[in-house]
Amino acid sequence: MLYSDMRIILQLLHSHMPVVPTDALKPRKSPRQARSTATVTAIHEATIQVLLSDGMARLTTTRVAQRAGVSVGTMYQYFPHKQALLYAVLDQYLDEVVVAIEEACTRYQGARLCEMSDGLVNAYLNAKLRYLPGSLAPYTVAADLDTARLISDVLQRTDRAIARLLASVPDAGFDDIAAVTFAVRTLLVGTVRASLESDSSPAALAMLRKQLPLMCRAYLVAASRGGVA
Amino acid sequence: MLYSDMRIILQLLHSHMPVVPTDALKPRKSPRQARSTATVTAIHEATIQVLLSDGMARLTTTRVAQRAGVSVGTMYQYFPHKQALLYAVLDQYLDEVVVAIEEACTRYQGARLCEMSDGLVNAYLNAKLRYLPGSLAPYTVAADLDTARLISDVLQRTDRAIARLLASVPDAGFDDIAAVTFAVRTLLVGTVRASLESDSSPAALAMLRKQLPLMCRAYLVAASRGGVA
DNA sequence: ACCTGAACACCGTTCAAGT
DNA sequence: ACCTGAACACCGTTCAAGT
Repeated sequence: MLYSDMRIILQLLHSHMPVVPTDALKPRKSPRQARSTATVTAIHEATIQVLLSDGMARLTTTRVAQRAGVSVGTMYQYFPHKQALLYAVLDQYLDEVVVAIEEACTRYQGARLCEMSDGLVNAYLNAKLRYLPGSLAPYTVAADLDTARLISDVLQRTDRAIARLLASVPDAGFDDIAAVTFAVRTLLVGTVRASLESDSSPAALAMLRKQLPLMCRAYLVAASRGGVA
Repeated sequence: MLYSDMRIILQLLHSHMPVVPTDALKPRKSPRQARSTATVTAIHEATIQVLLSDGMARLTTTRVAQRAGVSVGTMYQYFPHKQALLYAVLDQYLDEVVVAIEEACTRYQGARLCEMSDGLVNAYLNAKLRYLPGSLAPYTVAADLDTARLISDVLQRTDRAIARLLASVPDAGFDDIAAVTFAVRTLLVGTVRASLESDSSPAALAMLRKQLPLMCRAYLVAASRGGVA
């Protein structure tokens, strides 16, 4: 088959991709007693441990259960399937990052263009690298899940915060705030990921920390109506 | 290398993320007769078909073999494991994209900053979107493989082409070409991926096509020594 | 030289039986 | 309520037997 045929096939079968509806990824039932609450957190932490020590490819349900000190059956009482384990971990991680972005956007509300650009970039970099410097674990986890809804929620919150920040800049105005918001968010998320995946050495991180603020500032200045005052 | 050696290596590598050494991902043996050449291409194309019609999660070895019209045993004669199937598909796809970048870098050799920036960005966008507009298939494939070496090779070729292009710009100079090359490459790869993953609708693609050239140009102007002549 | 497909090992998931 | 772990279905991989 030629690659040119792939487009048609792709469009015809576009709806096949989501394997598991997002709703089904949440914990199966809420714990009602102290004992089971401890079980749930133990499973949650065991997932993180196995993920970091053994890697995504060797993360099996029995291994997580063993690490958590429970049987597989117990695990399935609270998490409907393996994906739910990972979903919970990713959910928590993404929330931390989004909160960091929202806080930065609030802190730099009304700040001048260059200052707020650097503040936003550094806040994102710090959040991404705080606990897992150079770790690709979140990306490998996300790749195995149907994260459409989760990611969509996260991006909506992020975009709302960034748009409000951009609108508050005193020394610049933007004709199309939605487009600039999209560009800035894509720039942050994309470059950090691409950078980490290609090379997560300290030297590469240093490059990223130096060049990304430059990229963001330069773009914002170029995109602002009539340049910076 | 004998396959029995690989199994030992696999078990020795028990403690780290890369599950399979990249060398082992290539086809197991070269076909010596016309019949088996046809078999290999049939398997290769069947992998693409199953990937696009059923998605990564439902791509099984038996399904690919069935689609290719051969038995599983035959498949394993040419591809040492499932990952090798996907590796071959990804390898071909990435090569197409890299060639497109290299061609663009040659074409815009000696062109002025803005012209060459736009040329490079558009060449990358066209290559990524030519056959699979908005498709995430390459990313989902890559996520399941140990692609360290493959990606490393691709990035090396890309960086060499971009660095040569940057050095040839007549109306601007760069103090640290390596850093700017890293930044431009990361910007291209990262933003396109992040954009596609968040929203692959025509509207989002249009935004990307408009904002990415702006980002790249603005960054290059800002990074050039003493500004554009 | 190339192909076949039953057999094996392993993993995700369930459920009857326990406290 | 909560937990257990043998049992089941499915998938990646192999190998003795075929042409």
